Amino acid sequence: MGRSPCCEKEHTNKGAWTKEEDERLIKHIKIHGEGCWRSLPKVAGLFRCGKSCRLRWINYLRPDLKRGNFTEAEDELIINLHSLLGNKWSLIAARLPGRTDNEIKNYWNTHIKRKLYSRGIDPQTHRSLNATATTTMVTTSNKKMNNHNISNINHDINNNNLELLNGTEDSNSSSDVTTEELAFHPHNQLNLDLSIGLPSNQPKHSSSTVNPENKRKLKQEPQVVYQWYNGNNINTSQQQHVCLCYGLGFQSNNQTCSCKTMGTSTTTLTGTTTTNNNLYRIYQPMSF
DNA sequence: AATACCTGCAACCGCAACTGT
DNA sequence: GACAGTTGCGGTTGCAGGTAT
Repeated sequence: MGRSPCCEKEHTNKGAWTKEEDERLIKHIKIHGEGCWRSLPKVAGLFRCGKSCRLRWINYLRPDLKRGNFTEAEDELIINLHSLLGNKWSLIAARLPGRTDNEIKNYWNTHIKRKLYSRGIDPQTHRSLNATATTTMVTTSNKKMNNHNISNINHDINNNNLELLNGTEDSNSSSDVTTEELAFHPHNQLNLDLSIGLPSNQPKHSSSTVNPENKRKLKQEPQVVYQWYNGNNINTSQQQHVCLCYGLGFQSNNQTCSCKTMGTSTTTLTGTTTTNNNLYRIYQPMSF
């Protein structure tokens, strides 16, 4: 039995939205709020697929959207986030208020890629184009040795940590492993963990004020956030670096990187170190 | 002026994840 | 646990407008 279609194709409009349709959608959401996208078109009197309504609202009609050109700072932030997260546009968009995943995706494909090429940087790997050309990529090995998917995101909201067990088959991901990196590690069962923590002063969601819809969203949405470091200490002062902690460990031990414990094991801002459990940690501070 | 080609972006599609029963 | 329904994500497409020939 195949999946049921998301809507009746025969009775739905497609293509560009008209002003009237936009107004109907805005009016409906103003009254009823977001959600129930499947039933929304019927209730709102729109001959559109629910998915189409959702997309239109999220990408173009939401009042909090920032229109206009991307700033240089936004460019750099996108590049940095992409080097971390790969093509996880929704995660990247979460760090750019007023920007949507679709907008960022398009901007990446049309502008930033070109910009990086002009800098001699491979937009997929974020390495120098020369290095990329001369380095043998062993993505197939990477695929085999790591069955985790990026969806195995282990939320630890209480600890303000987000662990991305990065093993997606997405060739666009920035997690390609080079032969050098494999040689660096004595075992092939390499796992690449990326831990990104909440800013320590990030206001936490109050469960008492979360309605069921938002609660559901909270559960679903990976809260991509950063733990701000200033030297060894967690610090939320204005002089901030992003501490990107990659735990290159074994798949079997499921070890995750903890920024909190890292502070005690390193004395420098950059570099690599090993820990008790054969876990390699690389610190890549950046400033924006 | 007409046509071809290029570019940017809005929208669509298929799939995976999530939720409720 | 199985299944069906819903939502969200990322890749891709198609079209409008701009530019080159």
